[in-house]
Amino acid sequence: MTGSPSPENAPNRQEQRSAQTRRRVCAAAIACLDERGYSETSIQRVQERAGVSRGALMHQFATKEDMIVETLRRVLASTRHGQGLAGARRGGDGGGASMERDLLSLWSHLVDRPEGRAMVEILVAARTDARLRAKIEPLLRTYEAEISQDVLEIYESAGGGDEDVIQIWAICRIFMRSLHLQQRFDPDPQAARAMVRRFAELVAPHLRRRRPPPANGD
Amino acid sequence: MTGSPSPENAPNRQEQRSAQTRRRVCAAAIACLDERGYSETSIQRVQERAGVSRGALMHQFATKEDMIVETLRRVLASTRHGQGLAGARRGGDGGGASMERDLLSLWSHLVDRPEGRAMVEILVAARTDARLRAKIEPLLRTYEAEISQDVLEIYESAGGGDEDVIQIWAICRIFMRSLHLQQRFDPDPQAARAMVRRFAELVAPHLRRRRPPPANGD
DNA sequence: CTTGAAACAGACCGACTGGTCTGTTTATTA
DNA sequence: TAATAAACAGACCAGTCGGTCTGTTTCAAG
Repeated sequence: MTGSPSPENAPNRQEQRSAQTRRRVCAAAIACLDERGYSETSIQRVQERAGVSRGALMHQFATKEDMIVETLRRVLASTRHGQGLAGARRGGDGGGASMERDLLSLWSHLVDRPEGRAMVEILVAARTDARLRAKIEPLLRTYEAEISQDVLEIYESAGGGDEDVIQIWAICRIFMRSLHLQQRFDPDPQAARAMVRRFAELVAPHLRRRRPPPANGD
Repeated sequence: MTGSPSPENAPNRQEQRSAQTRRRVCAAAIACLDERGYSETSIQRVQERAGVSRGALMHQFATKEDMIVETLRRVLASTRHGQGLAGARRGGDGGGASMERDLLSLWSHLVDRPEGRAMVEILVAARTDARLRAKIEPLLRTYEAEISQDVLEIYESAGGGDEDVIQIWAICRIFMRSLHLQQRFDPDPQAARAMVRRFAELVAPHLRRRRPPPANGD
């Protein structure tokens, strides 16, 4: 009908198709990693779940490794920009209880999610797969550097310097990562949250906010 | 020569052969899980590494699952009876520094070992494999109950009751488990130990020994 | 339109998987 | 000793894996 194509559509229809395929594939990969684990996340299963042909998938990702790496890249990006520390920023009172909220928020909005579980699957696979590890290492370095910067804007150490804040935060991440496993084997579904809460109590005295968080009704 | 067979050998040669085959297979499985990961721990690789024929392996373990379950059973048993908390018991001064030694000993003698890494591989696999999970769940329950009992003999909570001791110890185990991954991606090989040390400082104030440990030169 | 490349579709391949099955050897027992 | 079963050996199987390859469709540019 209208003879004028929208200025955005004209020059990049192919790019958009590629982008959508890649998006679908990575989303399917995340779900598959979460539900089936790394080794059961086969190319075939992912392409079926993504509603994409094998040819399309293999055109976008030459190897399974490439697919996994891009998936991890998206997980890390969403982890940072999504609810990230922004969720934690809306803490309560600036004291110890705030720290507890931050960690609980981190747990339920980031770690205890398909993306968080997918990430652990990739990390575990990379432990024994040197090729994959080499490919994801730079991603992880960048990610950790960014996270450290974010954390340093919010917290300071009660005793040591900035390095101590980073180390303590690393301890928090490491702890929460493997809480998934415990959760799967624990009959009490609330046990994980309780564990996070107790853990927060151990850590809270060693970190404090640089400035009190903005007022907040929740 | 001697016409009298030793009283032990006569009645159970077959049992001994079986036992040796199972021992070899599980040892090979641990090494393979550690070095290759769960999905690359194929029956073929394990039997080659164990120096055992496929027929022998499949005769002792009807399925790969059975092999893995028995391997985990042995890992848990060695974890408990081996250096277990006995190593931790030989701590120093009964104060905070003792706790640090206990955790460092646990890390280097138990967790940061082929057996410890193999255990994590099995747990991760079981997260997304309901059949495997169902088979190892009772093992883990028993194991955790035993560990809890051991820990309660040594430590008491600074504030709460026995349940708090158990929960804190669970937090310690969960943390150390996924320290493997961090270690693989960290350029500094000493970073893991440093992290354990810092972690111990966070936890130490919340646990104290019931009785001072025996005197000890190391 | 024509042309060339990007995006996609799906048949196909050798390698390897967990598991089965048919023998053969070794140990136990009557 | 003969007989029975346990332990072992290894060929074999259907199914799946990651990856390749040959077409076909869709798009961008002349």
